[in-house]
Amino acid sequence: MYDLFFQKFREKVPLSVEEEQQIKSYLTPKKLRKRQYLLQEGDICKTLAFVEKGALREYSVDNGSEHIIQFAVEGWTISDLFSFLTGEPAIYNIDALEDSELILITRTAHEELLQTQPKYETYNRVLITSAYVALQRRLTASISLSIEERYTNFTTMYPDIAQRVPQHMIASYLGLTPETLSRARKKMTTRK
Amino acid sequence: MYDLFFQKFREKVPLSVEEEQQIKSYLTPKKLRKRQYLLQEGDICKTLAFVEKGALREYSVDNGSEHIIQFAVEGWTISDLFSFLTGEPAIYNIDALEDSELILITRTAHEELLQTQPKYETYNRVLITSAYVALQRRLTASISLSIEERYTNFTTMYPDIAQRVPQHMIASYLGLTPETLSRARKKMTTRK
DNA sequence: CCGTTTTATTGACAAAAGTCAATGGTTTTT
DNA sequence: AAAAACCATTGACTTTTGTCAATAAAACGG
Repeated sequence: MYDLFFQKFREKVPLSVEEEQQIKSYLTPKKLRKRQYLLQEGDICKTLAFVEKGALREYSVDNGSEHIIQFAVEGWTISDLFSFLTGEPAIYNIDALEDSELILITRTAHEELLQTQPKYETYNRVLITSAYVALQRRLTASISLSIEERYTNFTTMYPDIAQRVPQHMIASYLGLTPETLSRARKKMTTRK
Repeated sequence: MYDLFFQKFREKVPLSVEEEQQIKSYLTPKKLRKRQYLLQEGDICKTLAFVEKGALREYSVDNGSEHIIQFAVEGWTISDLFSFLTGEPAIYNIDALEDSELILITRTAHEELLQTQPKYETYNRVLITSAYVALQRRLTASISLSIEERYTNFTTMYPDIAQRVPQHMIASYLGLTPETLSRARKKMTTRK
């Protein structure tokens, strides 16, 4: 159940068996059915969620239309970090796109681990740093690339997600309507 | 010269005088004239730069047009983090919008500090975490808000920057042409 | 100072993207 | 197996944004 979590952890920071056991004692497994919410806008985000299996999305809703800001598949962590850290109400929703298995870390667990387990802090720092870099690249893409480029960028970066997720959600992730993405794809195939 | 740096540091993580001295020994001051580059696309980004005084921008250029991805004024840190961490060539340029005074941390200094000074690691983690949260909010705004909302958002979030920086750079930061921003502003004032 | 450069605005027009509605093909549910 | 829900595509049309060009004001540098 915790295999992937510790595999990913060790890729970033090596761990002894004892350390692994100590950290494991802070983790909670959770299963989520397709379409179930992990978090709803307005609630306080109580946990970080690591995806052992399945796929989730994080999105905001603004007068009726959804804007996906992140996908998470196996090996990824998802949360409304701002809400998690500050205790303010979440501005995002998170729900499952497939039946999923998660590993949850509550805020108190997170804080105790930061205090008591230096390797957890290091892991956390490395994790958030690469998330930041990825997000910065994504923002650059969204500001400077054409729709076609953004789409190809996405499919080559995350071929896995591109296959598992309906196209209109990718459109939403890219900040487009489904129609516009459909037409962009058509243009791409007729020319290529 | 290092006042603001340690003030910001202590806001996040308290420091003893000795710790401050130890960290200080890893820092290098640098002055930059207006329009001077701190980093050019293609070069390796050698440092993190904390802004003690002045203002800088980070931007990418793609066939002729510039896209500003970040501003940094007093108290902010700026860098091409990906290039800094991996040693790959930078995809961004950084230059000074005003005469500026910076505090630089080289990659080796950064790594030694991470190893030897737990509080530096904590500071770093907290810093990058809030940078991540801010970036996520910005991305959400850029995907889900109208131009008017994005602009008001920016000016209320960073009134200081909005005043110091020419309008066409704000347009670039928001992913717009200067003309479009100018017209959006006009619409806002006539209605309000 | 005075000339040059930068900056913001505006107009006319073109291109890009969104909206609405319809269709046909899937998948899901019962 | 049939009905319902979901999904991708397409067409006609509207709205939004970009492009190019001109102008005037402001800032800057010698």
